[in-house]
Amino acid sequence: MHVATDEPVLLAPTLLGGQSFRFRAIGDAFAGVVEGDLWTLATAPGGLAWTSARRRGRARLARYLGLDGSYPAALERLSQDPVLAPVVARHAGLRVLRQEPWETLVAFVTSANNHVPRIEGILARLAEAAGEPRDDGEVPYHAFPDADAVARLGERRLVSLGFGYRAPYVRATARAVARGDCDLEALREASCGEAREALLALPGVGPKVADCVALFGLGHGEAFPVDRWIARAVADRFFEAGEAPRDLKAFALARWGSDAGLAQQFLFHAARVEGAHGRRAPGASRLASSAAP
DNA sequence: CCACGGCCTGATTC
DNA sequence: AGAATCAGGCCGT
Repeated sequence: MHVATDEPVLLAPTLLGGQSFRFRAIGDAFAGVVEGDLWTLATAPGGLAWTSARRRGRARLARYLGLDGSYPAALERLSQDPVLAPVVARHAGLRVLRQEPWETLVAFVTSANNHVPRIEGILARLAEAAGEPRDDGEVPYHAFPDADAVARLGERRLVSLGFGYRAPYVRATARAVARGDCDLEALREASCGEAREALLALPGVGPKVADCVALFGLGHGEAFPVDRWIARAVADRFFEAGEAPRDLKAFALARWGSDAGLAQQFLFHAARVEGAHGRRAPGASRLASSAAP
């Protein structure tokens, strides 16, 4: 199937850049499980080529990637920022995904003090252990397990899947969501601040994780997750040494408003591939050295 | 309110 | 080779 779009879409940094953890590159295409179905995506002339067993896949894909026509205007607004403009120009097509809230919540509780490749492995094993098996194409796969299924696994099993010391957090959070103590769907309609506060009440969810869930899972575009990369990128790009404010979220909201989340994604991606301050990003040397015998 | 140490785990680094 | 270091933080003190 094919979806036409004249909007820029950069699949690789969008799907593999640390927002979602269940996509992998297969040649020039990307395969991943979204909303319980296996998808393959690739850039194609005039748009995207995609496959999925799901009916009405085009609409779901458009929603997931945010192909609603609003992106060019957002790029235009961010490009008014003289500091951000060159970053936006270099990576136009990088998008904020609209993922399922529950999966996003588990993923980012898992992300705390952790590496992306390890997060991917943990979530893959979780899906295999507790997610509904599917076999509607060439390769079988597993849907992401719902909160009840995760809670049922138990703490020890979660540890064995690799969650480590986060296992009790994941289980307690799963229980809270499964019982309805935390209604994630309702938080989509709530304000970003209300959503953030509700998420912060969950074990294993601090400020950074709450903002990631608000942004990537609940569609709150003003959420501005501050991690060490963003803290350094903002300090380096927008302030003289030692003059960065304590509250970077307030800075971001004042500067970019409801585009703060997208701005964050550009800054994060730029920091990782370009390195902050012109320094090489970790991984650059690894790739170089691993090429040698 | 704020600063600080500890933490599963495993890939990478030294 | 075997020991540190580090990773998109969070929690408890």
